[in-house]
Amino acid sequence: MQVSERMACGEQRAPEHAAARLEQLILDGVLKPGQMIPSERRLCERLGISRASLREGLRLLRGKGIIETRHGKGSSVAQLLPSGDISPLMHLFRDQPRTLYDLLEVRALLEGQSARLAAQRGTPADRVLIRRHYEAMAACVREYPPDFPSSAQGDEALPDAQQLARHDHAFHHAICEASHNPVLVHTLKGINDLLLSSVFASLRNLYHRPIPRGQINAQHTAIYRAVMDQQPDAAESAALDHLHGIRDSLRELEAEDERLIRSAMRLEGFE
Amino acid sequence: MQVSERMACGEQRAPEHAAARLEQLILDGVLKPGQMIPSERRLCERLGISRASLREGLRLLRGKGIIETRHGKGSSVAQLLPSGDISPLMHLFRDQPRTLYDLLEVRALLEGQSARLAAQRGTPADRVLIRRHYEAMAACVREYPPDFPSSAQGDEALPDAQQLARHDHAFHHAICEASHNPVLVHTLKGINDLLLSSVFASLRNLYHRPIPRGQINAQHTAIYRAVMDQQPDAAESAALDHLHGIRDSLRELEAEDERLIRSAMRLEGFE
DNA sequence: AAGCCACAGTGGTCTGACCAGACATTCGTC
DNA sequence: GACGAATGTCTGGTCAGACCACTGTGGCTT
Repeated sequence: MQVSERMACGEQRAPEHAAARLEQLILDGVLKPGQMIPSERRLCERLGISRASLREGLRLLRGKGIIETRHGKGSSVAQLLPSGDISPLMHLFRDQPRTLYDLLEVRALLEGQSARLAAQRGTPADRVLIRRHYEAMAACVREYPPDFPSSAQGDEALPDAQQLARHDHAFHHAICEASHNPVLVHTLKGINDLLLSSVFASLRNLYHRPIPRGQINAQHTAIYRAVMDQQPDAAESAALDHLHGIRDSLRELEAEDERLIRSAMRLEGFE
Repeated sequence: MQVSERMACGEQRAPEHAAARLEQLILDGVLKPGQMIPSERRLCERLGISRASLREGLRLLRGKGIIETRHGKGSSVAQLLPSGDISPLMHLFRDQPRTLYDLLEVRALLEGQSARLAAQRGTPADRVLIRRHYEAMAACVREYPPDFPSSAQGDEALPDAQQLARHDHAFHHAICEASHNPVLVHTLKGINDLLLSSVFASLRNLYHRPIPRGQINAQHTAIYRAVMDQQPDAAESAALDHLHGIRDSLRELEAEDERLIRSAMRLEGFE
């Protein structure tokens, strides 16, 4: 009975079908690297196939290195990003401060397109996620003491800044995923990892200064509204403004005190 | 009972063990390419495992392209081709045909920006290199027989097509390097590797058809002139036209005969 | 001789069961 | 009360047997 229905969806056998289904979930970002996937018994129930067929599909994915399985625990999506440590190019980028602006240039390009596509293709579900992250970020911003830059330093201020950075990152990521282009998501993630792990840490300093921070918040709002209102052109230009603003702020900061950046470059953090 | 005995041969589970056993038989020449392998029922009996486990092992081999199976007939050893190992991410992208267009979308974005920046920032030295590759490519195109698509097939036509593809690739690469953004070069290279190693192989078919090829040549010329004349806007739009043209041609081809692409996807090649 | 059809063999799938590892809970002892 | 052992329940790993769908063949009918 179950066979006749599945025959409609092409030549694919049940195991391949299941594997493809899971692959798609991974590409779409529903299942993220490191995350556990549902148990076999739950999965085969949800996919409407037997556990034997599902297991063949899982075996296929495991053979490709897409998932990892441990007896008694379950299966998880493998870390399949080559951004880890492979490329010697990464070291090169990290140690060359001048590539900071090259990174920002490419990131601006990708973020711009992300925002455009998100406004164009985003589903209601995407917008729910984007809204959630945006509001979390906004709430985090409001909690900052007005006299923040002078009131505290280092240990006290850091947790808030890092949390804000996380929300910031999640917001941009949600927009990128709303573009429904897994390749774009992956590429942008690679660029951001590069920025995050090294040079871009310096941007954390921007949060310690009142003026650029207000600017950044305003830009985030502009992106948010354009995406939610499904206005591709406005979304793209807002994203470009945002990234160009960051770049300009960084340039000013650099001109003002180059040593500040050079030291910050060695720290962790984000935006 | 069967488990305790197998535990002696390492961590290997039953399916992997069976797969390894068959691989060894193939490597030893006991099972030769094209030859039918014993039926599942016979095999699982001889290996002392259940049919379910054996089938997972066979599925593994099938995923690697080592064996081929046809419903009602049986399994046979595939014609083994020396293919390098590919990353999990590539498996993911390769097996999801829809990501072809996602890849092209991102590539269009990056190539567009490359061309723009090349026109904007390119030095005379860059232009010398671009010119060299463009002319090599043009010379290669002129050598094609006018009635090419019908005159030769496969073995005869392939060398020219691959050489043209190499020049094509070098031309685009030279333009990207003229952007003087190492990050852009690196990112675009990543995308192109992905396309080259898997899905994009199908595009080779475009060279076998007269109309799209002429279109592609004209687009290459447009990009070349805009970059050499240092006209950023024209360069970007020419590059975008080029990539969109490729995308559209591919869509038509796909609509025309989807099986052609699916089979070509398994071969090596470029543009 | 040509065409049809039943049959046997093959892969494809499902079902239900049991085994083994990992983990949280609970219970009993100290 | 604290700690360790027994227990229960989740997970993946495996098995046995059954049925379905496809393929090729050989004998049968026409």
